[in-house]
Amino acid sequence: MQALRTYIEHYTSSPLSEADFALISQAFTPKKLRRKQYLLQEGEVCKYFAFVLKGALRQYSVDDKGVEHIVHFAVENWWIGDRESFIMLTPSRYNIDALEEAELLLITNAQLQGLISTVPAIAQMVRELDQRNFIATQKRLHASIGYTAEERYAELKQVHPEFLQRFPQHMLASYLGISPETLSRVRHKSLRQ
Amino acid sequence: MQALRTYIEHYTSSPLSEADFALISQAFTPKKLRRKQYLLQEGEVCKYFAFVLKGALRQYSVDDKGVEHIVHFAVENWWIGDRESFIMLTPSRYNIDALEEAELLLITNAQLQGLISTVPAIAQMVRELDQRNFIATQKRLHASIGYTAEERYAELKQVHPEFLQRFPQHMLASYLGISPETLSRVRHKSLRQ
DNA sequence: AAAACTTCTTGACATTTGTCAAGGGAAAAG
DNA sequence: CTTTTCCCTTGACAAATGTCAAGAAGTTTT
Repeated sequence: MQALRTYIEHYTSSPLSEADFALISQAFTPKKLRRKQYLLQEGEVCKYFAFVLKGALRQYSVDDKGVEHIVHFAVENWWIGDRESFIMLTPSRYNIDALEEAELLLITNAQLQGLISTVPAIAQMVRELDQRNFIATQKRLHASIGYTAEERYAELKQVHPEFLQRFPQHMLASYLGISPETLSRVRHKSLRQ
Repeated sequence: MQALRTYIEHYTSSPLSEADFALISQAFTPKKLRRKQYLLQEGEVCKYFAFVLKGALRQYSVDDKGVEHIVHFAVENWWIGDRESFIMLTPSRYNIDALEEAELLLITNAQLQGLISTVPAIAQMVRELDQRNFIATQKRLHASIGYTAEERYAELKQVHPEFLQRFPQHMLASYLGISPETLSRVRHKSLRQ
């Protein structure tokens, strides 16, 4: 829970009052996940958004051919959840599961809306988070539209070098939107140059 | 200006007070653009976010080879601007220009932040807008990672059929991240099937 | 320790998409 | 009205990426 407090204060650049922190603490529910355990399965409504205290998760869809397409990874101090389903209460097209043992803090949309309206620091954090999120997603979109597989891998290596160590290559390939074989060849090629 | 009022009330599902509307009116500056006129050029800081009353604009980057990559179109009742540059005050990598004669309402970040803290309806609108925006961008990302050129065109046709009429094909191709020739062939193919 | 999975690599080949070049027709500019 | 520019299409070919199949380590499970 201390991790979350530090995280929020990081956004607001001023310490949280004890009263606010108490409100925040009450809103979140701790949850542990084992490796491969689902936080969300396709077809369910995403009832919780999760803050990651420990471990790693992925969000992905499965197409008609059974191929997984990873749209998001989350590690320590990241958030994960299907925004669309969370907000609109529609069934999700995504699965979210743990790649490693994970410890999470869960919050429902109702509780989050409550916090937003009672704790200004949270409102600000959510706004900034949304903005960063949007910028990051737009950058990825831009990359995936304008760059080759090789350039996208190079960008990933630069922006999230820790991912390369932490996740299996075929998942990075899925995240980049290329086949595992192509990624393997791109890496092989980049070693020589 | 009435269009903006209707637009905001659409989000908040309750009428704006005259006082609030007066505040909002003051914050925005009207601006007209001719066809091909820039609202933003690469290297500049994006000082204004624009609400489109009339006309159409595009946001795009230009790569080393001089190829344009369109990341966003905006028509009536849409917003356009480079969020990253607008928020962080960094030089933008994008250009924004008018595809048709356009009438806009401009707002600076300082003015927008002011409105957000004084007019709750605006705060809510911005929050919802950010969410929708994020969801839409994530969908596009998902499509561009997981689908073929053909499937992405089909999706565009379904989600924004008006774009197909309004924008030249080579710009739609750029928006989809494929070459104009490939789009031409995809369309030809889909006629027969 | 053995068995069963998972992960990564590599080769051969197929498919998709891009590039270059040319031409025709529509729209805008003069 | 004529000229110029823009836009779309098509063909031939090249490049990038995907698919399938096999095998070698490495991990996890039993």
